[in-house]
Amino acid sequence: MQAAQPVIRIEPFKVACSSCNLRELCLPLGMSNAQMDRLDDIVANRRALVRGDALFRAGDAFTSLYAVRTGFFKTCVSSEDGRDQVTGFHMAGELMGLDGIGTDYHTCDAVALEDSHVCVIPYLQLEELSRELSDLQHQLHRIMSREIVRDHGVMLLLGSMRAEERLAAFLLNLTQRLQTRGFSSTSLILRMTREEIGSYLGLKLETVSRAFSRFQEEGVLRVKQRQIEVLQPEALQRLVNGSDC
Amino acid sequence: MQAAQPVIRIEPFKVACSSCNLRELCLPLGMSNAQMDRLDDIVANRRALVRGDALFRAGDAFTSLYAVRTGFFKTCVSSEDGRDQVTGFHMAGELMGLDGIGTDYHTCDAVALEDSHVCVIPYLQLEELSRELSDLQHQLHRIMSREIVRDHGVMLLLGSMRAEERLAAFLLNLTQRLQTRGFSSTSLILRMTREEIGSYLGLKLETVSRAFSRFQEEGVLRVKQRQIEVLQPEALQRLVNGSDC
DNA sequence: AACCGGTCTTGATCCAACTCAAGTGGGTGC
DNA sequence: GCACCCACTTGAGTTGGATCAAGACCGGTT
Repeated sequence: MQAAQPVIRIEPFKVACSSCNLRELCLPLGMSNAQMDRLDDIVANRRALVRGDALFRAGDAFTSLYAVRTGFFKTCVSSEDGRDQVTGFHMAGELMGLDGIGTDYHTCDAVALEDSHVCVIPYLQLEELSRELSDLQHQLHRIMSREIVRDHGVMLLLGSMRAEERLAAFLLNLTQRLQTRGFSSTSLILRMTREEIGSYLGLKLETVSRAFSRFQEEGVLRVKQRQIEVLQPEALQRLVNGSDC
Repeated sequence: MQAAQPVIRIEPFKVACSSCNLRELCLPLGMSNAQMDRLDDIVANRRALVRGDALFRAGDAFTSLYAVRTGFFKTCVSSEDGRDQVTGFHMAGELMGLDGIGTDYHTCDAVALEDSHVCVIPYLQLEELSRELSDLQHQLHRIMSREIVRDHGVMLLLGSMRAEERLAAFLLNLTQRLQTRGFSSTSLILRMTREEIGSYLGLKLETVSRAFSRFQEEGVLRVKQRQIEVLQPEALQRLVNGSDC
């Protein structure tokens, strides 16, 4: 992705929070430059992952939160038996690892779906700093709260929507988040397999595939493998809003 | 809501955190008596609800968190169309209202399923105090994190379990939480309807009813309306662990 | 260029849960 | 004591998504 390989490969992508283009999406939101510098002091460490790498796994000791700088992740939980559930997809500016705070170890896996970079935020230092900086404290709380609200939305989806409605909601959510990050809201490349989408949506991969085909037949999407064009966003919206009732 | 009652009736059930029998389950966990007294200063207000009352509704301004002192609640979200999803059931010692932090208004309804009492915890004061008391800060974070982990567990349930497995997981969860509070782990009275259970589990009420009947036939439960006896907890556990695979 | 593995599509069949419908039981108010 | 309502149970028929299976596509490798 990034060419320019200088000799010192330690922090090839070190970027201060205050000059990071994600600061309005990420933990520093609402903080002054002076405050961001304090945050920068503790976010000294970055980590690069290649596709397929696990950032952490269920059972790993919890030490840090991670902010996605570039790339794309999934998080998934599994029960004792083989059951597996993708609990979320995470893109630039989003925080991962919140699951570990409650138990001091992680309860889910976080896996890079493409080559990625994350900022490592040592948790104890973050707690300490957020006692000093109320803006930081507040933003951390907001992020955790929004994660809870997001999860409630997924429950609603899993508990009460039919297959095509789920896929529509998923696509709308993705395009909205991409748009927030300055990407097109009508053209996107999926970073995950049909099976991973299915796991997230509580469906089998065949069902996801059929729903994609159906949307294509109806002219709602153009689907070419993982390349998706949204031709009729309103149609997706209508499905989610359950206009058929 | 609170209509200027006579002077005496303000705190009919005021109990200091430090002498509350729920302190080991609730926000004060891990705090010293002196710290709890500080918390008590801001948790000055209690609220009584009768069955069916809403503690808050989606859209209400967010001002406070609420700790259940006695009684039982459900929280539920609904989408623009009529879709409705119970996102959780809440009993003594549990915190409600975390959904409001991220947006300054509530995103779900909290409704009392029996006559209940809650402690009102003004949020801004809590944030302020938790900047001073790191134990309080940490406990608040743990509670939010556990809520996220709990939600992931529900997603796993909704995304990958079959009806009887869902009901088994639900019953085990309930009995475990009741046991933690000193109640029997084998005998319980459901405070919610079959429809509410179904909504939580992503099932229709008839399916819940059938699953109960089936468990009774198999000798796993004795079911008499909302009075449940768990005769074979291991059988429920086996179902959840998917021993049939 | 041919091969290979993983991913995706599509078809045919099956089944768990939904829907619709009828009937039961318990609690409440008159 | 009776009527009514709501919650629950149970049965019969339907269906959406799962399962099983075959084949297509695509990227990477030799």
